[in-house]
Amino acid sequence: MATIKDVAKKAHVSVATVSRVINNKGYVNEETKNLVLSAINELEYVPNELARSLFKKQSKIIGVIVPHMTSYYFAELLEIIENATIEHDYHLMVCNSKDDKERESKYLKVFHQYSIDGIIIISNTSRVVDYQNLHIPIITIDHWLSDMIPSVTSNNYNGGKLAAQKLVDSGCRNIIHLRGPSVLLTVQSRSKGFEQILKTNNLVHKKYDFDFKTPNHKDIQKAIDLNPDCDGIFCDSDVIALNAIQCLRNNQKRVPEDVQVIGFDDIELANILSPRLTTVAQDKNLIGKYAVETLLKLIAGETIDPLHNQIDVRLIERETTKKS
Amino acid sequence: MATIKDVAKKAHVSVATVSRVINNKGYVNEETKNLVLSAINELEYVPNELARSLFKKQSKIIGVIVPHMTSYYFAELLEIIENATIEHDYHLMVCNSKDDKERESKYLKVFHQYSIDGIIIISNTSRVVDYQNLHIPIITIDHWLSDMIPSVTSNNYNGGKLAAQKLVDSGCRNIIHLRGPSVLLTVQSRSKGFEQILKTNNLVHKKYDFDFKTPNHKDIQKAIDLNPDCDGIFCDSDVIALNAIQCLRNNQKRVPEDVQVIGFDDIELANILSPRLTTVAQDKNLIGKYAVETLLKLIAGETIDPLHNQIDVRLIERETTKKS
DNA sequence: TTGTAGGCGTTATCAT
DNA sequence: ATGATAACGCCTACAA
Repeated sequence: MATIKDVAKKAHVSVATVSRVINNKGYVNEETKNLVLSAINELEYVPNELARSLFKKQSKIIGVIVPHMTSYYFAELLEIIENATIEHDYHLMVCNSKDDKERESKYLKVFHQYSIDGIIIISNTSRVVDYQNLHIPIITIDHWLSDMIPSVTSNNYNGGKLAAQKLVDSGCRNIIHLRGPSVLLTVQSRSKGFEQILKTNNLVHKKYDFDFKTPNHKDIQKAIDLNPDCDGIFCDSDVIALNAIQCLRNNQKRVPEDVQVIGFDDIELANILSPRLTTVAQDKNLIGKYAVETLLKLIAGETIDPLHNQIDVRLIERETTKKS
Repeated sequence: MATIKDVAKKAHVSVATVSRVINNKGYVNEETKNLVLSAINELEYVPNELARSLFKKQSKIIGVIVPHMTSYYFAELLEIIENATIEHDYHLMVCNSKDDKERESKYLKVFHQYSIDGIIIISNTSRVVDYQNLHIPIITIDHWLSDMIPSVTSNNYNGGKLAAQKLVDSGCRNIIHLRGPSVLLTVQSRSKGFEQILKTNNLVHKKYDFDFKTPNHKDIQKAIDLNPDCDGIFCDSDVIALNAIQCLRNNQKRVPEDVQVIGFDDIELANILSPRLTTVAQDKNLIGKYAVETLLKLIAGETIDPLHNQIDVRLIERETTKKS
């Protein structure tokens, strides 16, 4: 718990000099520098970040608000963000909003209190005003807070198109879409892209909404039972797809022979469980890194262009669809 | 960005008085209190936590070190920890060690710099000295750093026993154990409990080590191929179990008719995918809450008893074992 | 009951 | 090239 004063005393210099050497700023003689350095070593001195932050009004902390952590998609995103953050000598304060506005407001206050330097929002609420009042750089993932607040998202529209095209190409004519919550922009985009392709192929389809992470199994079963002639299913998450496959099995339907299934996300298990899932993969790695790096630019006062970035998705064909 | 001074000025009192009302400390007249309160309201004043922390030498931040976030077990634990932390008006700095000692050391330094109040470690490395030099309260989950550092763990020994007993009771005689990394204490305990029961039943068994989270599918297949007569498998994680079931399917073995399978953890998917997994459930909720609350006691200077707490596990019988 | 003033550990501006 | 010193925003003796 040595302070800068202790170091100064030990090295027989002033605190100003010590400050200069630890920050590599201003002129300082090689000799005295070494003196200071060895004093730092002996005392195992580490600068107090709180004092620093207080003075500089920036904390080297980035706040992240996630709606939950127990879905693979968010967990992986969080991991990538943490990694990128550390690489730039920033640190992460993680907040789980549970999609609750109250909680989110509370966190914003906390961010303010700690002079958080920037915020990454992966939440779904939309307290634009609150955010703007904070005057803290923000970037959102998978969400459009306002025209002025930068965002990064998968190209969900294209994801929907890819899935539809694949289904159509491999012979499906009776298609249903097991969507995520359709209040979400991401879900809406996927839907639009999906419909777009079906429409140009003169196909209609039914759609049902579910939770991404813990879809109600019985409701999925119902949706599938209601469409006995269905030969193709597009699911807005791999977990929904995994569930759907179970339901199809219950109905003695074979995948992909009778019904083809496409998921979304490409979670780890999608490539392990049998049949291995055909899915629209989101480039979480790129999204996470981009979010952090863009936020850092924002913090540094740089301007972002484009303000709203779309990351390519790609269709990974595995065992739940036929070759087309 | 109003400061305590601004509030003082607006309320025509001194900063000391303002400080007293925001901290509910010392004598302060009702009237002046109200004056201050309304000034606070008008200015939307929020105390600067950094300044506070600097003075008090405690930051209301808890640091968590996890080996990774993308396994369901850790993700859920993290979520529970975050929740408990917030409830006590603390906040979470999350650090992903990736089981790398260098990274972990770096984080410890960071914790020091931010005057972190306490640390929760869910990591596997064992830099006991480093930790003790920090003089920051610590609790570990699933790990025994030293006799003196409190810990909380599932009763893995009992988990192993429960699994073995179930397998034996439902008729298995040719059992294998697909373990996690056997360097881990948790894995060792499970192994011991498991062996204990098998031994009293005069059964021998083979065991193989895998990664909990991303076990090598081919190696699991090999282990299973090597034991064609196997009729019971205990897996140290649900993901391993899910993999094993795929491998058994590849070999035209029926679960549970030909081979019974028991997992560990009880992840969400275990209850969704078919066949629904029989598994040893860890009480993550209790573990997470206990960790936070115990750490808070430690921070408050209370003593912990017992220093090393074991949380009960329970066997959840579902569809991958027979009725016994 | 309230106000003054010093200090928490840093940084940065001025002198020297 | 180095050293005083005044902030940063808050808290708490101590005085009044």
